Amino acid sequence: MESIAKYPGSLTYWIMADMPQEKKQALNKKSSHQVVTVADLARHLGLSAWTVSRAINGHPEVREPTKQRIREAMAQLGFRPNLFARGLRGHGSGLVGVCFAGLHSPILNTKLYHLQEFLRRHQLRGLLEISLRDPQNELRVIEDFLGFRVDGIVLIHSTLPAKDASRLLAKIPSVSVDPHEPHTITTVSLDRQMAMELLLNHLLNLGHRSIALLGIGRTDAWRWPALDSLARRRGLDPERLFAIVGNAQMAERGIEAGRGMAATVLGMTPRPTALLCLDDRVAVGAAQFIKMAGMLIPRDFSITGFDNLDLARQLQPTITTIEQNPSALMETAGELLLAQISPARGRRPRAASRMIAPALLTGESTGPAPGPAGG
Amino acid sequence: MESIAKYPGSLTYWIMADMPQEKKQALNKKSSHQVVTVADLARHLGLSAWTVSRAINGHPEVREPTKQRIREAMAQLGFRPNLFARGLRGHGSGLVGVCFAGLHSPILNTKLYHLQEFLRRHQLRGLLEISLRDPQNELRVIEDFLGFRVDGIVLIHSTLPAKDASRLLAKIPSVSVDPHEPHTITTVSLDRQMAMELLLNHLLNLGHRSIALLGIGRTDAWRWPALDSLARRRGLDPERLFAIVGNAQMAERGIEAGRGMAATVLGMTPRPTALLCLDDRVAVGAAQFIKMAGMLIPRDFSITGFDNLDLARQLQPTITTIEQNPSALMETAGELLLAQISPARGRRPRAASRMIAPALLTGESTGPAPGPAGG
DNA sequence: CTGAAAGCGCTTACAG
DNA sequence: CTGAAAGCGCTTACAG
Repeated sequence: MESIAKYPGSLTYWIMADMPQEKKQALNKKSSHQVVTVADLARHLGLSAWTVSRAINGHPEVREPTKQRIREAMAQLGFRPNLFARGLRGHGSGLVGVCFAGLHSPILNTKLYHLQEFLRRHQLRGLLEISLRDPQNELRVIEDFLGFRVDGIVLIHSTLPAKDASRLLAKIPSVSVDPHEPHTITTVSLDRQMAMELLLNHLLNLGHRSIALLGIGRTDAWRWPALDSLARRRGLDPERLFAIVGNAQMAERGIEAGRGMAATVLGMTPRPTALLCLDDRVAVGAAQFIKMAGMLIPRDFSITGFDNLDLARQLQPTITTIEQNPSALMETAGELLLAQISPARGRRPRAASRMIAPALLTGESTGPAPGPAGG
Repeated sequence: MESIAKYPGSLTYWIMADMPQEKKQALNKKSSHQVVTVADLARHLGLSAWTVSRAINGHPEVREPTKQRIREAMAQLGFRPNLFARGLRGHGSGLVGVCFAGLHSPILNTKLYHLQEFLRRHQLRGLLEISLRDPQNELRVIEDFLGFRVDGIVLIHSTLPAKDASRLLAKIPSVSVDPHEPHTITTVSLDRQMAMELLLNHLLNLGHRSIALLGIGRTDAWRWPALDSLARRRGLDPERLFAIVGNAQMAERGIEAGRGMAATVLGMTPRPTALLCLDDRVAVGAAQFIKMAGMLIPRDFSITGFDNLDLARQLQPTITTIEQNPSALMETAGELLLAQISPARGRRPRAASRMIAPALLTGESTGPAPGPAGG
């Protein structure tokens, strides 16, 4: 285990390690007039530490005037109780470790925001760390969280293998939000299958019978199975209905990738009438290329995205897309975490798996299929 | 002060408060076989707590084979030292409080990422909190940080008044990155004046003599003074050179606002030949409107943005913009923080103010002014 | 409300 | 390396 290598102590430690002995003592000793502990403050006010502690924590045994005096002295002296000492007493740290992949994706930002709001409402603080999409990093972050005796852990877009997640998080309240691979700990995720069905049904209902998939291939873990199965259920042959264009790796390039893939689609015969794109950025790029080529959306092509970025709503045409409902997602994650931190009947609930329903947001980019369906 | 109201104790606290006495004790008591402290681990291994502690912290007094044994036992038993107890011993917590406004702005994400990378390289952990652009919230977050005895604090895009920042942060290593109003604590900020000069000089050198300012007005705290002063230095009358269109509040709407303001510009006589936009989103919207109106960029209009979002590089035309150099910004902030945490000569350096030079990124959206300059 | 004491889990000076 | 002890700054049961 790398725990040891990873605990070189804080900077301050190493600095003080090199100091002469007197200096250390000078630093450690507080000047006689400084108020740095609850006891100091009690002495300063002629009260006992008990009273100060109870007052700070809002207990009813201390009368309001006394509380007021203590409050004022705290403000005036700039005294704040040491939260480490409080945490040590076994109250729970009041911290929730939040590990997220990184900040590239705007949707992740929104999720993080809703979670922070939830935690704040429940008197918890988020200790945020970035995993950089690297499972190794994520392990390290979780080790840190455990060292801080956090009350709970939330993983967002975790890339950790399910067994590592289970092993590390079995004993601590934890929720995994939209993990890369299915986790066996409590999980909240967008109902991705439903999302794909919303998009495909929308296009099928508009009469499209030849649909290019931009950045979505047969190896896609959930998009392809969902599309394939829905097509069959509606009595259509996936091989004829779909034309696979590009792949997920190409699609990483975003808008530019969308332009390139749209160019490919324009060269196809028979030409698809709809473009079902990996995400909004690809959709925006595709729409841009098609407009530049002098064609009209949705007259000549219908286009769908995924994620409901600002981008998708603001450019013209606005893109038909999937709204992830990040607020419901993170509220649910918060509730599930809380249920573990403070179990209703004293017993921690079993690992749950919750799906959040997405919504279809229709924009200007989709319309009836032109003429007879191709194929 | 609201410290008192704000310390209701953690959830665990309230839960336990309602429990019968025996239950509390059961929860608090560790089973005889569990290893939860350094002493437990020492006993389990037949070593002393001293040895385990020194081994965990990588001190040289413990021999490698013993360290190895301890490492393995830690991994096997899942033991992790309680970081609260460590923090309490006065080593410094190893934490740096990072308060940022929110996650709306992509540039903020990038800054945060670079800071986290810096902290990680220096064995520090970031305790992240969101202020939601609310000074009141920011105060609360800083109080929290101080309670955790963080080794330092970084404010990003702080909306705190300078005097509050000074009062709260005078005694603790701290850096303010791109604060809204100038701070008197150590500050790192983008050289905004230079940024405006780069943009304006670029347009002037291309022959533009009638420039619409989209979302930038006379009340803009730094953009307007920079533009005004540079115009005068180049012997031009700001009143004739600039046409103010819209305001910062309108520009909040982003791309859509850009479209609206561009529409206004098209109706002006004499018509400006360049659009200097508040940010990239406004620029993208303006470019889109102008293309839709059947005009060409940069033949008929030159357009500049600000921020170098992916957006600006990916849509067509690519937008001439300002690259903020977030990496240099945050590395500098990190270095300045470190210099305070571990002062070279034992004395904390005085508050510094550092400017980071931006760079002009020329895209396809700017070119020579058409015909004789308007005005 | 007071006051003295114990304990949370570490680190560290001290004597060996 | 051991072992016993002190101390970091809180909270809390206890006797008054």
